[in-house]
Amino acid sequence: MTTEAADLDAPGVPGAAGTAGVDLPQLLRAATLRVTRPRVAVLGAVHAHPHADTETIIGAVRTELPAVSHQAVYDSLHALTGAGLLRRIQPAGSVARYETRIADNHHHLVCRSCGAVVDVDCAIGQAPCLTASDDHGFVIDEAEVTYWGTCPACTAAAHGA
Amino acid sequence: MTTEAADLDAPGVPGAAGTAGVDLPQLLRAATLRVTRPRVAVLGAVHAHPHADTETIIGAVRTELPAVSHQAVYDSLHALTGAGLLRRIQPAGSVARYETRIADNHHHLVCRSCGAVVDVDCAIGQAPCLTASDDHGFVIDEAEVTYWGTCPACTAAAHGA
DNA sequence: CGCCTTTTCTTGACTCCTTCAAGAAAAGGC
DNA sequence: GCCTTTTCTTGAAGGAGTCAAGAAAAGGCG
Repeated sequence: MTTEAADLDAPGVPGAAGTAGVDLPQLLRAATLRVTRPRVAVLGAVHAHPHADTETIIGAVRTELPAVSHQAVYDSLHALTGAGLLRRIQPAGSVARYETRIADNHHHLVCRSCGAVVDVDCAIGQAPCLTASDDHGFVIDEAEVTYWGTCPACTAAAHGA
Repeated sequence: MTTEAADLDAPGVPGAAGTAGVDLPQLLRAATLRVTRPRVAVLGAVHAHPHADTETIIGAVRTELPAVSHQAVYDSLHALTGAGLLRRIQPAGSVARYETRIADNHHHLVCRSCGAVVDVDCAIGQAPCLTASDDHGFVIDEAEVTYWGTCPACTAAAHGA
């Protein structure tokens, strides 16, 4: 299996397309996670499709590994999320989505009409958004901001109708 | 049906227990919604159980109206939400929850461990939280802030273990 | 007060996302 | 190269929420 192991490491391999310059196996090793083809493909798919839902990720992974089960994708997403390599977001009324921008305190802008998600940098540095007016005794570790609205395409469509 | 209609209007009636002083039928009429017992009961249940999930609401409603179907509760929740009498929230990983505090720009503090939800007034007035650093062309109508952490009870349980 | 139209509720089935479980396969260390 | 641990495959199940058709109730009007 030496050949296959080499494939997993080699940058620029077909399976790593769309993640130019990012050494995915190294990311996995740095997180003390075993390097498997499903995990590399899942990580690459999320890098290539930010904010994608699980179905989209499964589809992207299967362009590289047609035989991967949906369960392997779910397991990989959980493992990667638990290790901090991915972040899971889930706007109300939506299925789970994943992204690779982590640890930079950015927020999300969601279209009520089509569900599109885009990143927004924190409006006011860091501190204000992360401080609640009254913590009710909770130990707060994150402040998540979701902006709701209508995206340009849906706004145009509504005006046209 | 005069007697029953009177029951719906009468304040202090058994069915209105737990909503002291709030004229629920009047709220419904003000929103141009028909006054039905399931709707009054649902509205009362959410008043009595802030942040309750649908299952809890169904249970509360059935203490007054044992025969109400879950579908009637779902329909009522949708109608009341659409009319602006209720607000639906759904923290990631949780089922839908409903509350009666509306139109006052408050936010939520959610326990990662037990899922408890408490209200938090907007930390910094209104404007800053409602303004994204870059709107990407979206028409933004709401900024929702969710603080994540651990509630006092779960913190104590973790330290004790 | 009673009829009629519109809206809402009941019943029952169904979809979708996600998780559970058991055994086969692969990764990584010695 | 072998062994242990972890991960993947296969197949099924769980639960929140939705859909559809007909019965029932609310509200307006005469």
